[in-house]
Amino acid sequence: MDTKTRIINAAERLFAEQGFAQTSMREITTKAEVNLAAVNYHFGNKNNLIHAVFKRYFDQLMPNLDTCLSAMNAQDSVKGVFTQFIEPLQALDHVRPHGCALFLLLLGRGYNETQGHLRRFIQTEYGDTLSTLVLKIHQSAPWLSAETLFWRLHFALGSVVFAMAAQTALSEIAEADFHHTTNTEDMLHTLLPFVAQGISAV
Amino acid sequence: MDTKTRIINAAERLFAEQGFAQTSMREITTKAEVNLAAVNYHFGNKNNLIHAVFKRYFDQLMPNLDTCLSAMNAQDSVKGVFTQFIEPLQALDHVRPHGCALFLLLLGRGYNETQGHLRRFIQTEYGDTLSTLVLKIHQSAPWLSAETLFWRLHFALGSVVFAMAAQTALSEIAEADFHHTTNTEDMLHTLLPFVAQGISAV
DNA sequence: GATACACTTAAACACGCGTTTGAAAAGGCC
DNA sequence: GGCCTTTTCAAACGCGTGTTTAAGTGTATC
Repeated sequence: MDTKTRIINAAERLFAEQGFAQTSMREITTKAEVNLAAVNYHFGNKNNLIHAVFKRYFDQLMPNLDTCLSAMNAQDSVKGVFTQFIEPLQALDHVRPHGCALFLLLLGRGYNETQGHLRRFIQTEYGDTLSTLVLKIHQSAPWLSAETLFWRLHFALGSVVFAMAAQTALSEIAEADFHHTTNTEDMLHTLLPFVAQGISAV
Repeated sequence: MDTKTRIINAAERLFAEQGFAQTSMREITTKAEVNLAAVNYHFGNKNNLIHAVFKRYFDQLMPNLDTCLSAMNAQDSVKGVFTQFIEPLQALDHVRPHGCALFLLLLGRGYNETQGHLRRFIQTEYGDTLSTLVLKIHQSAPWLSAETLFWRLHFALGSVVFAMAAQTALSEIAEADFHHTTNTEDMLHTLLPFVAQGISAV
């Protein structure tokens, strides 16, 4: 396999598990079985590597999200709208095994760790798609003010990324308590009613 | 002011703003205007300092939460139960200016960064109070399975800590878009219907 | 075979980190 | 004042970090 790909694959796993700052180049290159200097040769520096990790997912997700959004009708319910987001997300499993879970994990970490870099990157790069997304959701819950919707969408985002970040640990607890394993697909469907109802609240 | 207090005050601010790993002892001691070695003299090491930062809030919050929980009646609604949590949380502002916001921020960071240390610390130290809390919420939404409730509570926790972590940045955006500033108190009340409805979903 | 280019490699660099040290200073007590 | 304990201080230690360097390897192209 290509050296660049080997590095990205190793990096995304470690970033998702430990966070960006807590993952060293030596860890990455050891896991990828490449030389330490390879990251700087191929990506320039660590930040560019982080961007490359995200880019692979966004390039797959955003076009799918666009077609998904334009296929919606105005009378869809909030829950209906969110349900349609699940498929593009799960399609990320085609990028990489457990790609969906990895992406959501990285997203959560990125929001917390990168001091706003990621937020700005997403806004400038994919702002149009996201505006449409917000519009569609607003159409499904027209009784909400723009401000209320703004905050609730971020609450919703918080639910999913936090749950993802804690999933490994929580899954163990949940399994011990309820004797029932929870994978990413299960969790997205567990999340759905919570988010849909939360957003819909009058 | 006492050196130990000065250190904790400086540390909690920096931890909340930047995260634990991203905040160095040199930053802390510079801001606190004490010598670099003071942290190790008074707290032993960095991890103990982190615990000390949390302890100050938990020691205030948990007794209040206990009395708050025992004052509830069985027929309270989900929203009613969560509403009663707001007061003990906001009482943290008496510990420190903006104590409530700081505490929630730190909590969110702790869950993501401390590799489960914090979770275990909270569980072993305040597990009883938290069990009662879960019980009370379950009584207000008895139609939920224990497993569903478990996940939804973590989704709810995610909403609040993520929103807190992003509050500074989001407040700027929200202010620019809606010409309306949002402080912590406002946000808790904005959060309330979202969380209450999300938890209540059938 | 020589040249040019892409890539890999081991070693080193400069720097920031948490922590430790031993001496200096400050404070309480007889 | 003299003594003991507590606290502060500047300096250094050992280590891990991201990055750079310069030599080495492989592989096409002429």
